[in-house]
Amino acid sequence: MREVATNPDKEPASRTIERDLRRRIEDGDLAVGDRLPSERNLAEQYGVARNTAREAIRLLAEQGLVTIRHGSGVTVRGKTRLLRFGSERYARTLRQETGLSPFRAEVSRQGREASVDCRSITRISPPAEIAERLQIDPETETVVRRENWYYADNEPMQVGVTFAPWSIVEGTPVADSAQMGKGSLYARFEERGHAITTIREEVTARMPTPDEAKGLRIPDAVPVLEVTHTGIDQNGAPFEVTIFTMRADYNGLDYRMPVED
Amino acid sequence: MREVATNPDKEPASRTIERDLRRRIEDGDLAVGDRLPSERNLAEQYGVARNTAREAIRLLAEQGLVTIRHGSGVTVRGKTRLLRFGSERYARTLRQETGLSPFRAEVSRQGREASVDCRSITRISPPAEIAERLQIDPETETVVRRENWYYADNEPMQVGVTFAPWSIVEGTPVADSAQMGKGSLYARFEERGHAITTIREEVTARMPTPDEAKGLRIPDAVPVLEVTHTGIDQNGAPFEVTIFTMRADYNGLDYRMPVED
DNA sequence: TAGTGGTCTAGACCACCAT
DNA sequence: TGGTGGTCTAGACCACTAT
Repeated sequence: MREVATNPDKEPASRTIERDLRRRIEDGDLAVGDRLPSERNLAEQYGVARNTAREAIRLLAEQGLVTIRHGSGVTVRGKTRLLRFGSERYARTLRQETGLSPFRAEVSRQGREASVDCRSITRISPPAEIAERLQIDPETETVVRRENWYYADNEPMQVGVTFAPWSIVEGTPVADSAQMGKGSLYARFEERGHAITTIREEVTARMPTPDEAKGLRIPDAVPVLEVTHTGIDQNGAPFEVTIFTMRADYNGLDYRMPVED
Repeated sequence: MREVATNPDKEPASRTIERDLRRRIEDGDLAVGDRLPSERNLAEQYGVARNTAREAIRLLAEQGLVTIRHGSGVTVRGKTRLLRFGSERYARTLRQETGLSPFRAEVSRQGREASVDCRSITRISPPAEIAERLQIDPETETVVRRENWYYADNEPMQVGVTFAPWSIVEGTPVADSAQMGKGSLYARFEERGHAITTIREEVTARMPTPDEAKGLRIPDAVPVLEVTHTGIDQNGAPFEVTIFTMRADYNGLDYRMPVED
């Protein structure tokens, strides 16, 4: 074919197809979980090359509206309820009363099953950004690095990497036991004289790295929230830093705090 | 050409080209701002079709490593310093001492020039999510809707849409003046008996809609932070909700708060 | 106007998934 | 095995940007 067919003047054919499909999704004509027409089918319907139909679907995927699965088609992606995390997740009463870690509490509140997996515990020299937040000398002091993975219904939700000065955690389960829920982590710190009194959370968002996308099984067009959490004790001294990486479509933050004068 | 050329066995040619280019970027061979070879040039170098080289560049853009500009090429994207916003932005002392709104203060701290543009002020029935947070009846009460755009060096950074009950703002500049910085907004509320005492901020992230990407001039592969901010007065009553949409590569949040028992 | 990216064609073969 | 998406070719014309 030579002529531009249905859009002699302006809009690219791929955008027309994209718009048509998006409209069908928004109108509910294509419901969550429904299969879109195949690329070859769309190409025939619109009288375009397969690559053109393919481009339309790529645009939808970029907007997070559909999920592409090699070999089995393209389906409408559903909106999901967010897991919400706030400062109360560090409260001692929550720790004591429910016996559940905050992650488990929030997940089971939604009727889903939580699990936490401690992937590794190592002793390392702290990266510069960690040393800075812990106010320690990266040349002379070492830290423990704990990597936890958090799941809801066996789907990975978050990764949390905790750093704490070796001098604080030495000899405690924080430094050598994989059998310790998040909730009890702060109980261990408290036994060593560091009660969590203030938290600082730095939040930003970005696209996942290819490794993160694979590890967390993140679909296209879903960013991650990156939360750098610092635990500060009753003396105003930082004693623990955790970097959380969360799927942004499944996780949200909900903070409530006083405004200082 | 018929054979798969350089990768008879496994890796797609586009991935090879992508990897080569990413390596050159990471090694500094291609520095920030440098132009990548053109699609046609890459195609010739690697002995592939132009579409294949194009796919490699698309993959880099998806990872946020390069900026594509129609007609003028593909350049290496630089890392940018974040503007950081925390709860102190609502402090009365900041308001009184600097005379600057928190946005202006943070931007000028980085040696850049801030500007704020009030795009519209309207009176509407509140959307359900807003009414819920303001604890008002969406059927009988109306709200003012103020849309502010925030710029640094004339580049759009954030959009903030503020909602407040009409009964509170009626007759004040909040409801009818476009000439009012953000800092003074809370002074106006205070004059009406609502001192901001607690804030709630709900944070999530997502890819921008096509409209947002265009309006905020957001490049590919950059998500937005969406912050739903609720201002709560000395009586614990919410009096104002603002929804901020921020480019995540230029903006971050930095909260410090006490842990409740 | 020359060079860039944006879109498109009409095929082809490969990789994956369900039946 | 048949249908799906993944990748690719060797062209073409259009739209945009700089000179």
